[in-house]
Amino acid sequence: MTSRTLTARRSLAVPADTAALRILNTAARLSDEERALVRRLCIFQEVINAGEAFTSEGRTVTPRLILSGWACRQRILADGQRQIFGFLLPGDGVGLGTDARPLDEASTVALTRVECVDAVMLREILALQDPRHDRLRRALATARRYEETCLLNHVVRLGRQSALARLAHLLLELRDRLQRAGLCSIDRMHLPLTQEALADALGLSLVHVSRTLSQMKRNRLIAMQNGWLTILDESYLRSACDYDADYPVLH
Amino acid sequence: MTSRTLTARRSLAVPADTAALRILNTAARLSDEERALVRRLCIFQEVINAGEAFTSEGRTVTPRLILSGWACRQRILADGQRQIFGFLLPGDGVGLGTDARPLDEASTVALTRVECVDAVMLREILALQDPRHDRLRRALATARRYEETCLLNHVVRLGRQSALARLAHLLLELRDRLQRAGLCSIDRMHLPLTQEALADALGLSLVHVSRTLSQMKRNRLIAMQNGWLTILDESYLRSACDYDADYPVLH
DNA sequence: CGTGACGTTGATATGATTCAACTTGAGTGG
DNA sequence: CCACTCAAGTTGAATCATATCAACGTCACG
Repeated sequence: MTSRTLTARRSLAVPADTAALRILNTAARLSDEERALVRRLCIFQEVINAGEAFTSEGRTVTPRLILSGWACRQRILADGQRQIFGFLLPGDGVGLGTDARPLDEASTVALTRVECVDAVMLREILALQDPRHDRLRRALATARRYEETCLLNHVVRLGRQSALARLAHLLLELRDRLQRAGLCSIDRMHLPLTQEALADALGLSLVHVSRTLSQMKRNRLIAMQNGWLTILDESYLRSACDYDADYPVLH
Repeated sequence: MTSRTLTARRSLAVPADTAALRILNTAARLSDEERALVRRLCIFQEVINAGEAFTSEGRTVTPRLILSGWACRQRILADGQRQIFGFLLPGDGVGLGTDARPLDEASTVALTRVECVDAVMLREILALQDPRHDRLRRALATARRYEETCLLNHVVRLGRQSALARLAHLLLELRDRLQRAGLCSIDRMHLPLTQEALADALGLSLVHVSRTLSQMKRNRLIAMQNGWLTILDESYLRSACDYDADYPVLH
């Protein structure tokens, strides 16, 4: 039915698991043992093609760590409209956490080809409450909290910001997240989102996203060429959208 | 500094603790022992006056169960605008849950006079993992999940619905929540929200909320008189906003 | 009797949507 | 290699939904 592929390859994916490790390590400094655990998990990689859902038939999301590619959580409304709740980037986890959360149950869909790792085993190992994995558990809790923070930011964008501010705020947030995963420099990032995806996330029409992006380019706030975004005037963008990087404090 | 009052009265508040118990019991049928535990907590009641925040000086929210009155979680933006993330009704809990969540950290403010119960002890008791309190823990987890579902619904309202649909959807959701707490009939509820609060929740201007409510009254969809809302045409409202009551399944 | 919070209403402005035409680039098959 | 198609993006014109500004009404309260 699905064209999902399950490959059992040795983790030649040296760069692939880096993003996940970097994010987790940023959230709470991991021990060597914990790093090794995460690396060992990367033996079983899966590929989900663009447009495919993350859910197995059984409804609940399989726990996964994303190694490369972008996905989103979304809901399709009765009239066919789509609302995107948030994006999943390399290094992000899905369906980890002991209890099933509605956000995880919202259908998760790959926006590009996504390489990921089955994390069922990770979830089970962490559920054992072994103190040697304390930092890893803490890191995942931090990541989960940050996810909720992003959802609140999303509400603010939708409720109280103009089209330009919404875009600026989202782009800066994505840049920060990629940077934390070690996947982009300060002003340049790969942005594989269609304008339609941006529109469905930001509660705007596709056409207006196009116009607003054009305007941002015209005013030399950003530049875009074949899927790459350059942030030209970060300080202006920040002030235009009241952006405040609020990654949870390490502890 | 604060005019918060700490009263130690015997739980003559027989009706007061009912809402909390009803909600929890809906989420997972409680044992007699668990019901007694919750009732015993109601000895120490607090009052928070309209406009006051729930946070103690120490930043983190004190765990509480709301017995009566309405509150909201909100963020004030740099330009003074307010975005409300959600409402807290009688029977709802705040800051329960073992880990501090960003939603709980968002400033929680009383919209009316709120009577509540300090639940620090409850949280500590539940952290002991005593199997006799399993159902109570499950009930709180369900409540927490429902809260996240409401937040996702809120995103959909803000992102993809018209002013009328936003209002209809929110009102139906509030009605369902109050009904679950045993606090309103099918078509009539106490609604102590100002139009400004509705506007700040729904991402609309105060003026437009007023207009849209007037329109709903004119078209005999709802009626309002001094803080009481009557739902006149529920089926129309439901279809107008694609409302789907999605309270988490009991298990 | 004033004062302030809340709500209503009209006139006008504006940001965003819709519809539709057109461009560009990548992929496909003859 | 060319013609075709399709997805993604761009642009203009008309329209619509909502915001803004401002005046006014009502009620509770000191």
